[in-house]
Amino acid sequence: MPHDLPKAYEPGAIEPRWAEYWVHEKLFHVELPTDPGQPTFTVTLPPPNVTGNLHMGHMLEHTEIDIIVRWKRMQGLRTLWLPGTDHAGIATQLMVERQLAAEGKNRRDMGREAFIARVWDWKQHYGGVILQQMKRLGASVDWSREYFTMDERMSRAVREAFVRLHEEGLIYRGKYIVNWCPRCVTAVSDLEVMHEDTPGKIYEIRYPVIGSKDEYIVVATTRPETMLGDTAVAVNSADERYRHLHGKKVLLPLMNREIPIITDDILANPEFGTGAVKVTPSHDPNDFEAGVRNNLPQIDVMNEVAQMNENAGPYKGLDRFEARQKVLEDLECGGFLVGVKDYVVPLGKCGRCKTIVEPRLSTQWFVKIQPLADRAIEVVENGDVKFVPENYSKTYFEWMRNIHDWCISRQLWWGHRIPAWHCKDCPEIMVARETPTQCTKCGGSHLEQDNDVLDTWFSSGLLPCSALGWPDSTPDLDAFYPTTLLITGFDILFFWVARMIMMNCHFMRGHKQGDVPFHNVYIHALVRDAERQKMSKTKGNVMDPIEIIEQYGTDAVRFTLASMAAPGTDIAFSESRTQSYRAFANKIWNSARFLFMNVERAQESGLWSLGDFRGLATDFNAKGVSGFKAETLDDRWILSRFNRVAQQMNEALETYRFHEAAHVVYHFFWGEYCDWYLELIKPRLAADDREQARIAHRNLISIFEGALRMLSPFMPFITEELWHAVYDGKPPLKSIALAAYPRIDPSQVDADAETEMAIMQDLIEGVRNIRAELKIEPKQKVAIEIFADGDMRSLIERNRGAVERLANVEGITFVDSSLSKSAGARSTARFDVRVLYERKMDATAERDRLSKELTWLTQELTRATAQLNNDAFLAKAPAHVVEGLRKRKGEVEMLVQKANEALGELGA
RNA sequence: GGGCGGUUAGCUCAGUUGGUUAGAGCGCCUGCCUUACAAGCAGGAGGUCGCAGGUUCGAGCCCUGCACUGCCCA
Repeated sequence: MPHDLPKAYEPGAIEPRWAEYWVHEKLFHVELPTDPGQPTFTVTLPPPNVTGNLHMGHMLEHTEIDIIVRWKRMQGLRTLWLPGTDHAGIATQLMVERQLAAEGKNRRDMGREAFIARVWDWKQHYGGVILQQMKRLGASVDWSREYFTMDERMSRAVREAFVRLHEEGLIYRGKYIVNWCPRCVTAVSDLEVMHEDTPGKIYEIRYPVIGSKDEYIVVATTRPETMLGDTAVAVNSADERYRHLHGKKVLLPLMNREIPIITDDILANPEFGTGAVKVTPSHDPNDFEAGVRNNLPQIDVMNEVAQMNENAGPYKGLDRFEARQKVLEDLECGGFLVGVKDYVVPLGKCGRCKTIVEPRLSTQWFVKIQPLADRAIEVVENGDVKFVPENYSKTYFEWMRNIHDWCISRQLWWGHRIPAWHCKDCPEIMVARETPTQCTKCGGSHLEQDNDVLDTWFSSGLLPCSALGWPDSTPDLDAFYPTTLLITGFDILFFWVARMIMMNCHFMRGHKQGDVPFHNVYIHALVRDAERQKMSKTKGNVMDPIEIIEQYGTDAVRFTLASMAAPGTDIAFSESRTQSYRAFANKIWNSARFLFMNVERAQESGLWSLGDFRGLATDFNAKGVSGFKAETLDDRWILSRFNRVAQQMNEALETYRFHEAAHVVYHFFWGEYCDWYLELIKPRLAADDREQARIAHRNLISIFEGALRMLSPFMPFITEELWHAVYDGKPPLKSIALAAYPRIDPSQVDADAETEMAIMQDLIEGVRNIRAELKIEPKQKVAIEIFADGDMRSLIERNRGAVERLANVEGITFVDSSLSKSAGARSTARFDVRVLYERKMDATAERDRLSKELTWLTQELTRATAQLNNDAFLAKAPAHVVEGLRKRKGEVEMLVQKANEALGELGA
């Protein structure tokens, strides 16, 4: 492989190539285990809607999953990331209906079959955009296992689940109040209703009491049009104001219907309003319950699109809001309207189309949820399923413990049709796995399948077991169930996560590896814009990840998201961060250019060949760095740092601290490897001593190659490209993604080297600082004097070259007395250093600097002294803290003295 | 109404069980095209950790109250 890399990193030139390579080579296809001992790691992709396009939320989710999955794979686990898409009932149907509307058609004219065929058509053409985009992003999923929730086998799972639940008495059909969207013309679940506090009015209406002159009961309502369906007025039995009216009736205004005054202590609260409430069993869930308790008739006054029906008398045909106006006018005319007040109404809107939902009495299918919820609570309580951040378990419990039966039928065409058949000859309804031909009750053959389809979440709730082959006992199910981890957003915690736990625990009960669908749930954050605003189409602040990627490269975008992904904190996506991570990629790129430049030179002179390099990439039991010979302080230091960083990476990823891992690897690569190690090793690469030069080359490559592996889960593209180059195009594995993730070798950690290196860095930075203040030309070499004790002296002696090179120094002299009084000097606790230069420092600036430092040091000294004189501190604080403070106090005392001397010299 | 979270540098955010000098990126200022990198290098400025109390030898971190702010549920 040619190593003449372009000077600037061009992600666009390499990313599509690798993305394609990974898919083409089936790199992430997982074979079934032959060795049952090998641990598996399985993640289900939250299936994107077929209707969707990739947005920043997906990008974050997929980045996080991919990082974890790549990391686990590199740790040698049998790692499966299972992709698929969701048929998304309402959303998809809407999409196709819109398309039809543009052609002047509608689904009712087409008929059900033709419409569904059309949706499939649409799905083939436009569906799965997100999965295509995921390929471009390099998501390391197993494409051979891709599913679609309407696939034949997934449909079979859905049907099986429905029938079983029905057999167990956990699915029932009945007429209840449900949330109804008059625009979508279907029931929607509680979760799909968005509550919004909206300024509105509350109307007070008086209902004349029959058989009593001038007596009224005043009721209040925010929805006056529903009074047309009132079948009672309720008061609290303890309410003295109405005691004399018990058993009497009122005349419902406008409808002139006599309705009873009933006592219902649940519905009527004496503290609230007049204490009397109208009861409309067909249009309010609480009234519905009251109606059942009190045997009231149910009068439905609206049709399926929320227009008034024949039960609404003269209001028939009006839309519900027109009817409201008309009812109010008529009440006013009749003198029934006694008050109108401002009121904040918690309006429920359809989550899909924002239409105000209508509580509607209708026949629907329900899941009796409590038995499923009980187990779902238990598995989180006992830790079989853990949430991160842990706080979400609280939210989960809260919802689970107040759960309502789940309305699973939808009046849509696109979805899993309910496997129930109605006999036309008798009232029998048959629920069956296979389409029945005969009524089991009357023997009739006029059967019609239920018109409704299932809530989309009913099928996705079966994931992951259904995606692994349930209800069959497949090898996949054996090998990969329960899955290990789920990474998803909090917005579908109830919709999906909770339901997966309930349904999987139910159907997988008794599974040899446990019933829960996954053991860990990591809830990721929301991606906001740079101003912390939620991204939304209406605000126009949505960012297209693909556009950003084209601009900065996938790796940079991934790294941006990872570096900001602190658990539990929303991400304010800022492009300036992405820019800086593109710069990071460029830095890596150029450090590679430097390396290859040297390697090529070495190859030409026969000193070294890339073919000789064999790292630890294929050894999953290896620790630390191989082929590394720590000759010098910088060798010992970088080796130690590499090992520590490897450990930090593994620890951070283990707890989903993506931001920390990103920061650690960034700092290591740029701030340590590039800024220091690379600079320090330069002379050794060109050393006359061929053996030394060879070692330097090998060390450099070893660290670089290891660092690539360390970084790879975050930046898979650039690391893949450079890793292949490191092996001269003949890598030991098809991909860095299959190589081993670095692990700490404690024997390669060298605390002394790290301390010594820190001192050398201090010294070099000190000299650079003085040079800057003396405004010495960067190219100008200077001589320095150093005052230090014997150990320090010998350390500096040994690393004299580093100081000379990195601080541009020529000539180091050791002196026997403090330099604090000298001009152009810096004092630290370990050494004084002085730059010999004729130009004077800016005395005023120097004085300012020193006074500031002195103030600060004096404060610290006062604090430290007070603490060390405090017996309680000495008695209670741990020894290492006391010892540390004592040592620090000594240093500060010395620094104070030196600063004072320097100030004195300046003539303060 | 119930519940959860946030408030740390100009901006966006870290800060793991309380412990010696609170960090990063961007932005800002100064100087450099130093043969890997100007998407770079070197140096620098910038914070009474929302406010008020409390616990503790010790608080950005624990407790109480307040202010502002975001989200979820009903």
